[in-house]
Amino acid sequence: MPAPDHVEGVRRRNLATVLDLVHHRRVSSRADVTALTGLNRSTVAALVAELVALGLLEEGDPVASSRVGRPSPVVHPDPRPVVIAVNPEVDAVTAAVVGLGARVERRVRRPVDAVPTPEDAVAIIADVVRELVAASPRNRRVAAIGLAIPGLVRASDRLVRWASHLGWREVPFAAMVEDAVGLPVVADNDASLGALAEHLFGAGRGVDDLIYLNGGASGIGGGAIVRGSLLTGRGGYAGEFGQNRPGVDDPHNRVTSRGTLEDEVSRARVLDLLGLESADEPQLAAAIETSASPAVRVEMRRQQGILAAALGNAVNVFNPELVVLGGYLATHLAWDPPSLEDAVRDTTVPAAWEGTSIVPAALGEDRLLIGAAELAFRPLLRDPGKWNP
Amino acid sequence: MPAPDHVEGVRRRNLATVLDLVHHRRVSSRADVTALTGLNRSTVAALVAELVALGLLEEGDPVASSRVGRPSPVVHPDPRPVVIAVNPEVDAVTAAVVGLGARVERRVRRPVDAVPTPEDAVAIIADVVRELVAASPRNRRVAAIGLAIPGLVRASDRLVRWASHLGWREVPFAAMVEDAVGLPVVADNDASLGALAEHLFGAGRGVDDLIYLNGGASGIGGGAIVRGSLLTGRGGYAGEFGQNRPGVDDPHNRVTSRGTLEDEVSRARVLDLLGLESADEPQLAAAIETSASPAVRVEMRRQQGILAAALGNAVNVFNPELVVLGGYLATHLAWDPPSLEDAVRDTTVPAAWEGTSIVPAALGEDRLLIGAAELAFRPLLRDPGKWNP
DNA sequence: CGCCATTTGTAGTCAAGGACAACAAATACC
DNA sequence: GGTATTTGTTGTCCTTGACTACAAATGGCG
Repeated sequence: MPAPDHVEGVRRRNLATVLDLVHHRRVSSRADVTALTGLNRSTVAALVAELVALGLLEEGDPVASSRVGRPSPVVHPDPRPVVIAVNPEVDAVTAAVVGLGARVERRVRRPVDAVPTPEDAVAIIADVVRELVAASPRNRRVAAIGLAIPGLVRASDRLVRWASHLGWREVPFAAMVEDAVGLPVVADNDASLGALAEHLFGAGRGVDDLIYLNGGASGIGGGAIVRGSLLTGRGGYAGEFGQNRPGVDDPHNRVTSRGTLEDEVSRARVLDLLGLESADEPQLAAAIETSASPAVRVEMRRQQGILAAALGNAVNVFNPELVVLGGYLATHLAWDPPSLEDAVRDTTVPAAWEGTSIVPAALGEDRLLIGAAELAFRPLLRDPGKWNP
Repeated sequence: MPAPDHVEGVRRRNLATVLDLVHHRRVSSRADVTALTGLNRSTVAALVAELVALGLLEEGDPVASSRVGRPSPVVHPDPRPVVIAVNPEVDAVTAAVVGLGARVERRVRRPVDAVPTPEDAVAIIADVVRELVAASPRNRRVAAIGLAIPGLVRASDRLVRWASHLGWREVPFAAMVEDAVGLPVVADNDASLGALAEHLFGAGRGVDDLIYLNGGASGIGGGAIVRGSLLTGRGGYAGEFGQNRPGVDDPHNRVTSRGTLEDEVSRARVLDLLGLESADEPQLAAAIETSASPAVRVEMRRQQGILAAALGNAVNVFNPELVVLGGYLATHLAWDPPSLEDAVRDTTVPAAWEGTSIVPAALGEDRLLIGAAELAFRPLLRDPGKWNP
């Protein structure tokens, strides 16, 4: 536990800091790096030079900045290091080549007829990876593969413990993909990766304490960012807000026997009331908006109360700066923002709530892929010196 | 936000690491420090020598260890640097001189007739501090004063936002004490400091992910340790588990209108059923144990279900290694441990629950003082080189 | 009792890495 | 065109931990 600290560690951390600035904060000039790190000009020059030599950054000619003084070279990520992010789901496997700076370079979606078995999914992924690599410029170097799994993933060995929607249980899926593809594979829960992505590149940029809840087809998942890093917990299973049982004001408002958040705040029930078979989020939002049915409004109001109670519990415990809602929960927020905020305020300690806002997620459908890419890039970002092109 | 890293920072961190080992883990020989840090022998020798010169550690003659090889000098905290920890409460102000290694050196309790105003409390504290300093050995150097406040404390400026039990609102209490005493003063919520103390010196030693809930006279407070450090949240108000509204299986089991954990799981209600005016925890536990009243058992069972729901929500979200219960909640745990565990298991994701245990707090009544002392020592522990004797 | 293996302390040297100072380069402003 | 300002570049210095060699202190064993 005590971090032994050697002189070389300073270089490693400083390289990581500089790469991080360019990758996450899209800092663009070397002078900005100097100002933001507080390091000496000459040191930054050496660090950037090393990262350029490693093939992780590129320096370009200064761009006219209309400021006094010698212009500083532009710094941006080298396009060559990439990862492949993959999200296996019940209806399709989606994958993308992602570069530094969350640049989604190439994206493919392979629909499947039936819910894939692990073996099916491995085969599809192996194929998709081959295709993506073949279609990418020759100079791309795939560092790793990142999997966003709709289920619980053990942090220690990336074992998929239980992915209810896919019906997978205790599947060493990451290891299977690794064997099939021959590249390092990392994996984590999809919602946790969504939280990470929103924190780094989305609605939560620059916010170091936030909670994220996403309403998807497979229920409600989430994640928390604490002091700028993802809350993992002991086994890596943290963030299961959807399985929580929030208090319900009026017993009649609880309509399921278990009373978990994801059972009560159910997208399917609203779709049902609207008489829709299926819809994507914009369609659903529009349908709710235009519907004249009182039953829909009553149901939305009921769900809102339960969602608010769950969010209130989370706010009391985390005192976050931001609550980010994605998918169906973003639709819920958009339906009546002030009312949801008021309902949350009613269930929180005033001090803990003050200064907290609730916002919709910003990254759309690339969110999970960006999160998975971040995970795959992590070893490189932590220790850029180890990168071998 | 990016941590600029200079060469001198290495020394600072290594000094902190060594001091931390002796302070928190009570490491006793220089050779152990070498082994645990992974640093070089000669480096550790230099670090320890510097800490000795600073008056923070003492080296003693080697003690017979019955092991082959040259014996290594014993290392222990220097008794001179101390802090004064203070816990103002409704019925008394408790304070203690605490040295490194959580050594409670001298402890005083000043009962008060009425709930103290901030001004009352400041006067008492000023007096108690004078007394403690006068009664301490001349060589003691008081680094700071740490306050454990039964209420919400803003992290940025230590303002007491709301201490319901004391009736204080928006009181700059830490600043008032600082003015009166002339020493640096730090402050935080009492339950958060309890969590910190249990993590470092109590039931949660060596556990980096835990949650702590305490049932006290003023309700239920708590805190979470995430990756080895206290979860503070944006403003410092995190950990308000007591204000959460857990789901209740059977509506009849909810007996209050708000339905918050601390209203439902109420010590007062059980005291009432037992026909007791007041009792300390051991007395209460004994009374519950020996009571033949079915009403008591029913009420305990009811409360247990609600406590379990709240703990289940927390376990789903934090996936902690340990749940530590203090005060009245420890009494609840002791009443029927397997039943409480079963009830929590029923409300959690199996993977998140697995490997989690629920244990009673270990530190008794010194807990808050040890936590407050830790807070007061923190600047010294973070940067021992700055210490000026 | 003496020798050896083992462990640890001690002293001196070395290498890594960031700070700093001095100078050069490139821009805006007047 | 001259000046102030900002930044890149180069060389030197300081801090710090690693490493090596040797000394010291212990237990084990013949």
